[in-house]
Amino acid sequence: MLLDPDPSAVLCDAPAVKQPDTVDAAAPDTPAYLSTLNPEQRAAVTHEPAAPLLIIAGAGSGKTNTLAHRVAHLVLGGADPRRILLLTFSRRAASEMGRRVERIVDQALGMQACGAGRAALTWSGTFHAIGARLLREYAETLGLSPSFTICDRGDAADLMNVVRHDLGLSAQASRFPRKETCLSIYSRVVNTQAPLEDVLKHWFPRYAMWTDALRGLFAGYVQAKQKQQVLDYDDLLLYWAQALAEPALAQDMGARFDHVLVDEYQDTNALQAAILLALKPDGRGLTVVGDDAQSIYAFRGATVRNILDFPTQFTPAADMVTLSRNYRSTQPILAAANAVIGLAAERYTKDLWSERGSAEKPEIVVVNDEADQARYVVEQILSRREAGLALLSQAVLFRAADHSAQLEIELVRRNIPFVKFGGLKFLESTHVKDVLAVVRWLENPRDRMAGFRSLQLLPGVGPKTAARVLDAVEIATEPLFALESFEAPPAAAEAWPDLLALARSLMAPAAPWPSAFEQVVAWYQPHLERLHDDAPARAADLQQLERIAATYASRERFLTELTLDPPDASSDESGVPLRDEDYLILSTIHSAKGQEWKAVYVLNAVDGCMPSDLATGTTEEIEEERRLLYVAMTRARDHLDIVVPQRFYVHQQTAYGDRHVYASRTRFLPNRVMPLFHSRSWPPPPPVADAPAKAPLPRLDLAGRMRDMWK
DNA sequence: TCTGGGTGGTTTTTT
DNA sequence: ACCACCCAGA
Repeated sequence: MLLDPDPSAVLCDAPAVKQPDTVDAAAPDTPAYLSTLNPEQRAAVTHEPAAPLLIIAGAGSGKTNTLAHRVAHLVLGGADPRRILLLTFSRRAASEMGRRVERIVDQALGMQACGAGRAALTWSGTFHAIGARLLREYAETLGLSPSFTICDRGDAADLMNVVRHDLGLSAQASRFPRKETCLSIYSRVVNTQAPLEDVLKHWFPRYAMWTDALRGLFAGYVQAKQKQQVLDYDDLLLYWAQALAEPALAQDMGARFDHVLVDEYQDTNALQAAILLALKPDGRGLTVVGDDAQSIYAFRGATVRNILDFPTQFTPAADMVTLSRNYRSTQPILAAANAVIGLAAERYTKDLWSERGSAEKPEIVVVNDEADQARYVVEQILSRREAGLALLSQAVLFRAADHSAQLEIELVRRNIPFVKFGGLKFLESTHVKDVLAVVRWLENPRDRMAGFRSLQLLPGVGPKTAARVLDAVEIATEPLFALESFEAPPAAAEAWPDLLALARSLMAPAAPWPSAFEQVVAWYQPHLERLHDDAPARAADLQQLERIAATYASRERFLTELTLDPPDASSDESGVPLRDEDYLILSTIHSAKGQEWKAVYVLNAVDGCMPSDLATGTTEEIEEERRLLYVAMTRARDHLDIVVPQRFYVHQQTAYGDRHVYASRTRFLPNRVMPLFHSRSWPPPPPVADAPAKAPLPRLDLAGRMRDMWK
């Protein structure tokens, strides 16, 4: 039997599959490494790669495990792991998959007593990461600079802002969309491959009047990026797809990979589907896995059509395998989750089933307000820990990152360590962005945004001076020379030489890494102290970043990979819990994708939070919110608590007082599904006991004492 | 040309 | 509560 050291491996807790399957009888030569799989999983794993394959994998159905086994099966059958392309949704998923494949292969080979090599997947990562890598490799052919930098969402928005400003769109009588909104519109157009008019009409109706202005803005944005040799996230897909539109290139790139496998296919967009089809037009060697019930990224342009239309894109049509047996949750949790998704307007996957019986129904807990919600969750977590459930096997999930604010306060107060996923990343904090901008600018002096930010760190340098410096750099053949011959304004004279020294050091060819990073941090230190009151805390962040930087082989890899794979937990930066410590997980539902815990708490299951007030514009949006609740519920193995606070304090206008609104249970949990839950309110009503009579307290003349203080 | 303060409009989820 | 814009003063 396989010894599985990974507690999260789905099959561990499925006693039924540990027994030899009856179907095995038909195939006595089934290799040992396939014996832990159920018949559907095995069908998916051993499916002949000649025809394309679609695996519809319900929540907790052993999807990752099945995909890993399929890759391992291919490798064991002689496929070259360097010619397998594995596209995942997140970097974390990619490395997890890589680990599992290696383990399965190693174990299988060990059993056959031939300790050959390992199955190191060289091409596994997100669409964006793989795109970046291929674009760099093909840069010459594509007319790109191989040293292009990748800008994250914040930088892209800043660049959009500059163009928006240059075009005079910021000073319009009627309000023009803000930079983030502009970028969202642009991104949606690119990722959905839809005309701007349609995107505006459907998703941003209030900005439809700006169609022409936006078109001009986007044209300027594209030009600005090209001039600076900068690609944004969308470009990584767009350039890749455009390159593949050229048959010779598609042929060349496609021929590098014998097998292409895609995870979380329900969350891919039109552009990603186009890339896939161009790489493998006949579908040979193509496998995609997904679950339409878990599609939660439509806001990013993902479309469930990709997975639905997949089979018919090929002739002959792709084969399909459905995994509907759930190994994760107890039957009552599954029944409730099925009921929730059963109310969806349309869906395609079957109900999940499980053999994990339990008498415990999921709970719906009604509490007074968010403060009580925090207290309830903490009480419950602690009592489960008392009962032997480590903090690490419990998680609190919520719709928006700030929904956990009250809970975080309570956790800190009670000294409970936690790590939060989702929400503001520390890469987005000012000081980290400052330092990274300097590193990026000195790596690619044409990166105007990075330069613009870096230069304005100097006292006495504002937008005008920064622009003049950047203009000089732009027309110069030798950027360093342009900097050295630039005459700094008197106000900046003091800080200028240090910047020059730093530039000289970092622009030198083969500047050593990571010491270059340390130099930047050292240079930044005085500016940090000048600009921020809380400099020590921020300096600690930078030290943490120094440590992270040291783990990358080169400056270029650091910049690329940090942008594509930012440290996502907010403990990564403060470095709080150590690896062997026990801590609680807080996570947005989006960031909880693909994970599971023994106990799950879902916060704010009220209309306005779920669905979010901001996502009730169209029925598609509301349906996506419903799937979000479904995803949250199906993360739970044994215990599921859904909390419904009744009152929300309005902290928007008046700073004082207790203006509040009453919320009602989310529309996704109507009365018809309530029998599947156990509902109660918390705290339980206090026993009505008469308070014992107290001795009267002495009266004090406080007012008199106050007056006496000044006598 | 840079910086700081006042005002009015917007507010999610992420590679 | 936060951000972007505008204007006044240095």
